[in-house]
Amino acid sequence: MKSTQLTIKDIARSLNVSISTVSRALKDHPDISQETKDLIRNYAKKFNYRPNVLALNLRRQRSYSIGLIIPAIVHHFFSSVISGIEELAHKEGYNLIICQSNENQYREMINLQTLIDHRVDGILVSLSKTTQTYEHFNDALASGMPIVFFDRVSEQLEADKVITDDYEGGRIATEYLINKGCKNIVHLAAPQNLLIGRERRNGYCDALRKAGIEVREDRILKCDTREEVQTLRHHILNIATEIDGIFVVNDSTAIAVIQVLQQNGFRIPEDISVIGYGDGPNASIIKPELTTVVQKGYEMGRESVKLLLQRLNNPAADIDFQTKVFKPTLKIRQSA
Amino acid sequence: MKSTQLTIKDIARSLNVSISTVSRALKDHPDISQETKDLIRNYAKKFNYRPNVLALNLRRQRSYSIGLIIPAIVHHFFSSVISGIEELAHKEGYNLIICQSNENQYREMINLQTLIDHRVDGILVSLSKTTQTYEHFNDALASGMPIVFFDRVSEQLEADKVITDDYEGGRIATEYLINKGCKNIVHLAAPQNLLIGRERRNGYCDALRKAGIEVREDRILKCDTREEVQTLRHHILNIATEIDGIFVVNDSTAIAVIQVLQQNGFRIPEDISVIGYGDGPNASIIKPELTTVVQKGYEMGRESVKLLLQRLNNPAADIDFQTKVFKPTLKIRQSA
DNA sequence: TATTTTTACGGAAACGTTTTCGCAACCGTT
DNA sequence: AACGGTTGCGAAAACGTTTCCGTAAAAATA
Repeated sequence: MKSTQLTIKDIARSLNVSISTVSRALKDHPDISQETKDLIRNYAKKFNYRPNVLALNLRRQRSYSIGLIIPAIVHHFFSSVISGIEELAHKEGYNLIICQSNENQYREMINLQTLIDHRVDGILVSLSKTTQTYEHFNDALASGMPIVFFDRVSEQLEADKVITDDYEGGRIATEYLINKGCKNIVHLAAPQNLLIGRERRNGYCDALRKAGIEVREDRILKCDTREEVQTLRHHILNIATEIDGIFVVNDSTAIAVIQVLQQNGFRIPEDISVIGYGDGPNASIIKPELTTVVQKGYEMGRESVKLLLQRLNNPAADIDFQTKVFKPTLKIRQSA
Repeated sequence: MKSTQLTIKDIARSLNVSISTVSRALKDHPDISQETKDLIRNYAKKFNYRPNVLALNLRRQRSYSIGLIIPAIVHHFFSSVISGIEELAHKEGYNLIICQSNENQYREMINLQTLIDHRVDGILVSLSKTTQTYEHFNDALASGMPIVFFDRVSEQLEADKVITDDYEGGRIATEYLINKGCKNIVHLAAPQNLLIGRERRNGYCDALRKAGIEVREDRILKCDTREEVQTLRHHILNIATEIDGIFVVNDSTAIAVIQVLQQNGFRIPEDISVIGYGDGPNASIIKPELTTVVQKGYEMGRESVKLLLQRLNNPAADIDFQTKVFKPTLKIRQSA
């Protein structure tokens, strides 16, 4: 926009009225007569006046935008969350500033500072895998910045949260395997500093115990990416002969495992049943189609914005922190 | 941020210097003595002074942010583009405001206006499928807003562009099928108002002609989503017996086609070879693994930002519009 | 007619910066 | 002793709004 935009001041000068009159006319203030209003509004429309948001933001000391810190955009779950967030945020007149942490705590801290500097009205966060300390967020919260955490949250943070009941997810997946007759079930787990990692694991463990099956530490492997499946390839194949079920912490890892097993002559689900987590589009592409825990990204995104909006619209602020929990369900296909 | 932030004015008052001195000290202006600088900077650091970006933006009449209008976030190609954009933009000190058009021209126009209102420094756009007129963009361009179009572009827009050579993509895919011995090749095409739709189709047609194969209009179907595959299911199965190859405009549609064909007893690639477009993660999950044209989303995102930055850093602005073309390659797997 | 109330508008401060201009005080030269 | 240059800082305008306060004229009331 080189050709400098029309301002309220220009209109005032052209129409021989004061700046305040123009401002009020445009917002339909009762103090202005109908004819003056018409005059000004017609002029504004004719010359396509658009208020300068930069000035507005400074004036009202807020930006009408919300920030998002997300580990990585290129994962179906996260991109569907973003989609839900964008949808509702824009509808409510906020725009969205996106930062990705790339699973890096330092980047996450930079992102947070950037967003604060930009005076976003609120922030949505899903924690990075490497985040071990939470002071940065606690400081921001203490200073009054509304923050809603979603999916990857921490108990060390008192704030609004939107999660799926990951314990339940781990439990129903494992119970399903048990009911199918599996006795030796491996869990490929997320890092245990992540609450979702611990919860899913706990759900898995409790389901085993409840069924009277011993929980063996050597049946729980930290493995939550395709790459790690390759790294652990030999180990996985070694134990493959002794097991009959695997509960994997996400779909793409589950798919990688299935592929490795199939390449080595194991039949899914006849020899080994596999359950994933997420229910992304890949789940129905792999053969056998993947049985998996469904996680509603789009809805979680919307719900996060809703919670945030609730704070923004009630700056009175003594509402208790809320945690919105989505109940996971099992999408049964063929792999288990 | 309720507890109102420290300002330059506060510092000035506390230290008994003028506002201008504080401002200059913080930016290391030579007019200020070293001791005054130290005094002020230490104070600023101690009390964690952070410049108010809202005020800065108003002052410099720009927002140091770039806007993105994208048809949908939840597609692997687009989300990888976003990832590339975010990466470079943040590194260069810009932040990213994301709007999705949901393949809707009206939404696209609203998005554009929003971004202009926010005085973004530049805009990145991939056109929606339904966009038929381009005045909104041409107006913005005429007013001096730097815009870079990527992937989904139009010849009716004179601006910087980042594309893959889609004609070439269509050509190499089709030629590969021909070389494999296919004689009856169907093309599942994107909407023809999209340049990428026409280009891929033209590449397909020319490859056929060059091989002396007749181009038949009834062998070209508008079909570029999973849903459309279901709609056209019967038609596809009807012609399936007469054909031996399909060139599909994107991966997910290709995968849907493969699934439909397989369910009805056709063997891929023995009976019918299939080639997709995009090379997303799904391509190596489907069995047979999908042969497909690779499209580098992340790199295209980065390149778009580069082009935009080039404009922003040379507001002199008489650089000719550039079009950066990525050469597509064929990733050969099993489906063809 | 005199007084109060209402109507319709203008002036100016404020939001937090940057930057132009001006000006003392000091320095070194002649 | 007078002059020109430098050093170090402050005042104030500007960016485009909103809004508090004030006020003249018109209308309503007494």
